[in-house]
Amino acid sequence: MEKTYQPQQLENHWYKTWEERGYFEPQGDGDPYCIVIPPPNVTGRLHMGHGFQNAIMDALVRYHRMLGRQTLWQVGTDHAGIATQMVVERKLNAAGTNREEIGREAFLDKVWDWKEESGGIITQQIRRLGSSIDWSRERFTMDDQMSAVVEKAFIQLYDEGLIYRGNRLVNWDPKLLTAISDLEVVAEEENGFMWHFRYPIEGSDDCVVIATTRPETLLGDSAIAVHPEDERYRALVGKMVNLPLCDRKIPIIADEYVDPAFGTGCVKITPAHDFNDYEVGKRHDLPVINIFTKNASINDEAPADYRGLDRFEARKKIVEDLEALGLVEKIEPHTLKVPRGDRSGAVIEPYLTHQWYVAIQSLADPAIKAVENGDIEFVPKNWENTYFAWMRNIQDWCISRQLWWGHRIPAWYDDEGKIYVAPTESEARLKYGLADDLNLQQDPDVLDTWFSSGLWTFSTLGWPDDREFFDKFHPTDVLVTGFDIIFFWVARMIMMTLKFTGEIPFKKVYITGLVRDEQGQKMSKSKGNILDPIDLIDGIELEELVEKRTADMMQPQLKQKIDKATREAFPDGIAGYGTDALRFTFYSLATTGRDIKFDLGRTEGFRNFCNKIWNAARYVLMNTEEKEIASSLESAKLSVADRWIISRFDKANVAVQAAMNDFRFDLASQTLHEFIWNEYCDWTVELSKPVLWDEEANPESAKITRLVLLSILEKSLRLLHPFMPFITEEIWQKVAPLTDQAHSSEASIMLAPYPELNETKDEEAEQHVEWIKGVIIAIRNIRGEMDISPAKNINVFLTSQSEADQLRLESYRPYLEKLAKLESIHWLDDKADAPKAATGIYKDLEILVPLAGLIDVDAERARLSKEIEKLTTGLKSVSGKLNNAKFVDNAPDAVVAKERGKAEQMTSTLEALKGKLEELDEL
RNA sequence: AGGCGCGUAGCUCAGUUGGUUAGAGCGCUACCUUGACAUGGUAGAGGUCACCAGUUCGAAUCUGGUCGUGCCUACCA
Repeated sequence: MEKTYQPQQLENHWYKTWEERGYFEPQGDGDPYCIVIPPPNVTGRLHMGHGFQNAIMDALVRYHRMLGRQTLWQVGTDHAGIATQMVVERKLNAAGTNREEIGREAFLDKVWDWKEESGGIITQQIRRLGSSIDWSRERFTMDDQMSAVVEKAFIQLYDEGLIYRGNRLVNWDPKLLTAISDLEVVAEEENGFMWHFRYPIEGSDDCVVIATTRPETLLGDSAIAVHPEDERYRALVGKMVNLPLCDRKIPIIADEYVDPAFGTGCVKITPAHDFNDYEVGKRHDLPVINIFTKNASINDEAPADYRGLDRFEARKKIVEDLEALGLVEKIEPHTLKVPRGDRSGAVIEPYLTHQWYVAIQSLADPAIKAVENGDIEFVPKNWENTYFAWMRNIQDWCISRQLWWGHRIPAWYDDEGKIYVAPTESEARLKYGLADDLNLQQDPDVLDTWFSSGLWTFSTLGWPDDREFFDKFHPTDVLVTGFDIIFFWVARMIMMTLKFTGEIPFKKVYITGLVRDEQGQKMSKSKGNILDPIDLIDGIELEELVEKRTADMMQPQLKQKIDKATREAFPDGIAGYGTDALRFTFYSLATTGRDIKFDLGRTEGFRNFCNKIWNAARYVLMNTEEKEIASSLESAKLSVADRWIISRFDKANVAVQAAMNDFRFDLASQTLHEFIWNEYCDWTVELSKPVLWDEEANPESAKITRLVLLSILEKSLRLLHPFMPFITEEIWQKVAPLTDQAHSSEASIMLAPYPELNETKDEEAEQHVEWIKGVIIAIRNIRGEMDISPAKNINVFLTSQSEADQLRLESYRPYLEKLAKLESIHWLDDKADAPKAATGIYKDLEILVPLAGLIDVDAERARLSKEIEKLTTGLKSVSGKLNNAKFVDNAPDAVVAKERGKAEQMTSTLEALKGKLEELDEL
């Protein structure tokens, strides 16, 4: 074995081996266990969220596989309609053409080409994470079989009247020229203005003053509204105003919607361009005047002067023109929330169009019940509130998109606009009994990507026709995803799956936090603070990292800032830490909070942990290969150290499995880290050295200690494997054949069973080893504090009233001598014979390190005083409790007894220390 | 405006149903290359658990409030 752990050399090897040998496919005949992956964008790239979620899913999948469950991790990608179409359009633009020019069919060919070209990247990246995914079942939302399910779902919902075509305001992206759902709109605060305009009242010299943030919509105003109770304007209701610039009269109306306290208390109403105004318009039967084209330029409904202007140019001109007419009252700076498309960044317009909708209420009701009655459980549970809040106030779902890339809507129109819904044109004719010569045109639009994602769990498992996997693995066990798509995806999956299969899609939803950068900022390309999980695995040079973060940016002006910040955060680039260390970082950060500040320091720490395991394995192999090893763990021959680590392992195992059942990956990883490093590597390995290095003294002990070292290492590897798949496999392959475990014949650790739980505890061994540790630590403390060179072998005396202590000294002398680096250690029968010494106390035992030239009396005095001070503080708090009658009366007996014990121990230790201090003073 | 989180060591975070002298990792200080590992070892320093009040024999933990901070939802024309 290499002297240090080199992850790069073995990760690819093992992943390839596992995949080639089919180990990721469901094995055996245990109870099925299934996770479906949240489908990543087929042309996308891996980000930290994927890394995090994959780490969690793989731990669950490997754990349950080792528990003997028949385990399937179902994988696939989605077509990411808008995102993918945008990328291909940008490429076309760069080549001097566009999609309109080349036409729909040629464009789709280009998208498929792009999918072929870049589609494998993310799945290759996921492999680097070690995810034990059954790649033989990989799906894509645009596959024939998946598309057939989408079509079936649409047609069924339509036939049941749950999909309808509506003409209403939608969120319109004037850059992408498509409707988007309200979830795809992000409203951020931006600096703008509040314009106050005067509208002249007809038949009067007076004006009403309205306030607006969008002057250009004046062209579409249908009314002025005031609050019915507003005394200031009550007299004006029913009058008309002359709409400036438009040669149009509009009424002043009264409506509760108006907030008299805001602005001037008068609101212009533009039903075609504002969601609230649209509702007001409906109540008052106002005309809906659309003044925009699809790309948000002024259309022909507006006065000639403004036609053809872009909305922002029109805004400018309208303000200028009103200024010229003296109708501008004032202009104030104003921060407002501007709705932008999450993909395009364009300001979204409420826009009146025909779109397809899903009538959602009848789907939502059972989906709410499924969570209410506990069929589906969110982890952590509070996310259920978020889910309920949205579901109980749910709006019909606009599912059509004016894109070309996606599932085309299976609907045809005749020349009169009558709708026929069927999989193909000919089936439509058959279904609706239409004449062959009736002209039919298919709807040009496609479905929202989330419509197909909503069918994900059951469509990927073969529903409805190929039901073998569906019947076995559905409902799936756990969905692992981020809270940002609870509405987008989780809720819709629950609704759609219940509707079509009558089953829930999953029993549990584990909601992860969002991975943020070291400042707590959300990672995003535009902020330039993204980390690529692959770079953390392989490492990356600073220059390359800067280059990567500043390449093809949407906002090139930020380039310098990002450049600088990157150089500050990673002055030496990023070292490669390997997949296992990265994964372990994710587990350790997977706490119940919702923000995960990614800390590279922890990744480095876990890389070191890998190295620690690696070297412990080297130690064990060096001391066991070609050496005599006991054939079984006969308890009679086990040393106290052997028994101790066996007991500690069982305890760690119980804790890890309990944490897994609670989805507490942080606790699982912490337990593993502590057990392997502090108990196995620090103590067990060290305690084995006196035995193995002095083999002649007791060859039988050496043989069994070797077996214990091997067997605990082997079991620890299995315990750790779901979290660190690569290093555990590499080492296990070498270690398992040397043990007597029955499963050592398994070809891979990932197919070996998880260690069996054993709740019993070897109290006696634990007490004895605690004693050994206590004595060693006391001596080390004196060495450290007294500045005694570690190279110096020292003499130590032990003394106490307890015969047990004396017996222990005789039994464990070699441990003490080796681990505390002693020249000699003797029992003092009579305290009076004690030499002048530095003193440590373990329970009733005094540990004496003679002064004899080694120790500075003043230093010892200071050390004792510090100990005394510490103990005095502790004792004060404990005796405070015991002196309080109410505590003694009210607290449970066990608690009181515990405090009493503590107080006694502390008092006697304190007395001993004080005595020692006095002895020093007598010198 | 409503809802949900969070506030514990310089930093990133644990702390189960209230009962330790409040923990881990990283960082820091001192010493050490000893036959698995310097990606290491040993020892050590470092916290009025945001603040205030309450419940209790006992609060980091429960309740109410204050402050700070982050996110989500709905919105102010």
